[in-house]
Amino acid sequence: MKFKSITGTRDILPEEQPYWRFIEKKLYDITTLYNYMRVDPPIFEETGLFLRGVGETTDIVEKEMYTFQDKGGNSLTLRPEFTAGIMRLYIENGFHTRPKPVKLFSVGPIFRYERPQAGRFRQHTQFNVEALGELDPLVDVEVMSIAWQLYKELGFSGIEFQLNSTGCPQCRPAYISKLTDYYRDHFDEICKDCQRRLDQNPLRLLDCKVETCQPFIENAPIIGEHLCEECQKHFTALKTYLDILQRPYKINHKLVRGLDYYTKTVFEVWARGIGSQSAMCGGGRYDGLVEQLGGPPTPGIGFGSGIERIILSMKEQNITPEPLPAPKVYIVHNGLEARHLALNIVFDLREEKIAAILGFGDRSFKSQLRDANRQDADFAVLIGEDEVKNNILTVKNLRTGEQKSVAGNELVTFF
RNA sequence: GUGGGUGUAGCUCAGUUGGUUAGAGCACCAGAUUGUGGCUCUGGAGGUCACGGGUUCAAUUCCCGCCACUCACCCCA
Repeated sequence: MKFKSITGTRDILPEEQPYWRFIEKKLYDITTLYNYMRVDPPIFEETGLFLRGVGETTDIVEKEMYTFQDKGGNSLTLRPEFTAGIMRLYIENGFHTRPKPVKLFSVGPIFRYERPQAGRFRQHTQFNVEALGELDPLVDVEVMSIAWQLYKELGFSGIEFQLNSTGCPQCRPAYISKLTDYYRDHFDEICKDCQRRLDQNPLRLLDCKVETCQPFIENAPIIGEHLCEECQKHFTALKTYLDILQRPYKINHKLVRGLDYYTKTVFEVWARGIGSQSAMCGGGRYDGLVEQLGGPPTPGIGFGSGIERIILSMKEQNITPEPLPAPKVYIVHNGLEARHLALNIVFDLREEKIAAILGFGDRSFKSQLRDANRQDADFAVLIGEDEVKNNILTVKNLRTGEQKSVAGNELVTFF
């Protein structure tokens, strides 16, 4: 029987690891700079948490969750996003007693049962940031700036936010009824998907890609013109702060997000090279979510960024991460006594924190040296009969071809 | 869930207008005066031509099914 990786999952091979290390290092550095604390909720939670947190009518809940029953008969779900789990963590651990805002980040796998395609997988990895307990739009800018600085330091140019406000429970219902009234007048002219959206997810009407629907989108009522005073004020302040910091953004009236919990600010960062997907990062404010999950009223804002999409986009823009360090020394040996000596040497070097590889098997000098070259070692230490007899080692610089004799007890200090 | 494309060596791909030993490049292993890599040359190993069925004297090639991969829609990081 031959086993294969599951549809929509992939192996991260050594060749791709430099990207991961590079990105991980950057996001640890940046979250430290901004004073965000790492939390790691479990990968699975009670199914009900996501039903309530993400929204029962969202696509994620309706058709994309990896839900299963454990042996105790509980319905569990592999997390399809981070936020709900973080909210649970916040409530369960009494984080509302900590100084506000509570600033958190997480990194880890996310699972959604979708048809895989370019830039989309059933298991992907997200970098997730949340700031809880503060309504001030200054927090919105700070959270957005984490994404901004990350992408900048990774080497991206031309980063720009797509920005919108989707209102709040005060003003959104009125807007939605305006929008649906407008669309009902054109019901026979819009595409099938839009006819369905009209009932199930009206905001998404604005996101339709079908050619014939575009004119209706252009003429649809704009949410920005229907915000309540508080949302309007928040949005204006946010834009001012973004201007001050010179973070490029584009107001996108059509930007809506698929999860139910968003209020006020929503934003995305778009990238090329990720197939027909556009967002490398998506997030927004969710001021009612903690309360909805049984916690105290707590505003919050956050985003998720897909690491796989970042990597795809880096490749598309020819951004190369710094390479992982190559091994320094390769120990080539021939003969039983040489083998015993080599064994000691390789571990001595490693104890001194010098990266060393030992040739294995009964292979010729030639074969071992070829291996040393292939593994990109800087030096080869050659140990054969002569070296054993005289307790002198031959050290060859594999970059220059230069060769030197070094006394056995001086080897460690040689490097 | 829906639609298009593709499945031949570890990887990237040729190829067979149906014919019995299925090819290349890269990678791998070994050798080119016996203890010296990278370049070059020579040789070697490696494939149930995704899987199942059908047509045929004969199928990797044609037909059907199935699975997988892939791209796109829905939706999303």
